[in-house]
Amino acid sequence: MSAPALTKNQALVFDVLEKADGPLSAYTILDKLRDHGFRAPLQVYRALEKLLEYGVVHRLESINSFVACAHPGENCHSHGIVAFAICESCSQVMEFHDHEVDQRLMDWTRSKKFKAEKTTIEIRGLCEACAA
Amino acid sequence: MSAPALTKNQALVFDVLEKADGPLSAYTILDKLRDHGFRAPLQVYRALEKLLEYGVVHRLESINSFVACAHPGENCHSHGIVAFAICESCSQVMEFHDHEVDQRLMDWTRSKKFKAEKTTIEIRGLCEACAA
DNA sequence: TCAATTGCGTTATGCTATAACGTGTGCGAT
DNA sequence: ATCGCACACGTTATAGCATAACGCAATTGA
Repeated sequence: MSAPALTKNQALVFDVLEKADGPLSAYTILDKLRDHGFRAPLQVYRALEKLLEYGVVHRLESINSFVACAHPGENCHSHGIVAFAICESCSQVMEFHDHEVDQRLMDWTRSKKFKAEKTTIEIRGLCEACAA
Repeated sequence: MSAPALTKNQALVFDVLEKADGPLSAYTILDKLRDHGFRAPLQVYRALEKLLEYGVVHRLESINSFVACAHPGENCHSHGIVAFAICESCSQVMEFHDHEVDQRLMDWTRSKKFKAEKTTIEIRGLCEACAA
């Protein structure tokens, strides 16, 4: 599932996300790309679908937004579960990985014979700067 | 933050969620309560807001749905982080708590001086029965 | 009694996401 | 070569999720 060359639309969407300093909603991305010919949400969603598949973009379920992966060049899917800390004030996102957490969750799923497909870990709160 | 007596609408919404065998969207709840006089989404959302606050209902961020807490009578907020395993086939939800996971995430947030307000852990996949 | 709070009902609106249709392009198999 | 297939793309329409803003009624406590 590594990333092949991106199509034009995929590259445009990825570029917007990479240059953004925080997560963006699909419609925000759409607005930013109107000058590049984007007219409809599907253009964004279809690109996002692929970018998510390639592991270069993450979806933040709790805020219906998307963010470029913090590991440019690498395939994030190989890092285990991805966790996010999302500042509700400045909307900065920190991405991290904790193998111990992965292990505990995998232990649980194995004990329940639950076949995990996609795991979401999102911590919402205030970053150091905003909490002060 | 323990639960005071529920108002009529809150009780109706909670009842629907408790009797359901899986998570429900706000609009599904609305449909189930039309016979009881519910007409608008806000009636559901306002009740849900309180039920979430009281800790007797959980919101599943990844599927925009709501589910009654698996610990009737107790205050779920005192159990630490709540995690969910959601079967994408039969939509059964398993709720669990893992102190070790809590600890690891808290260690991370403390090390980053991130003030966590609300943490989401949701595992989507197939339950034992559906994976067979 | 007055003010503040809380719940409720209604209308309208905004945000998020996908269905369904059709077009064009590249590419391998026959 | 051309047929068939897969895939990206564009467009319109619609479905699904959530809240803003208004007003009213009941409760409570100073």
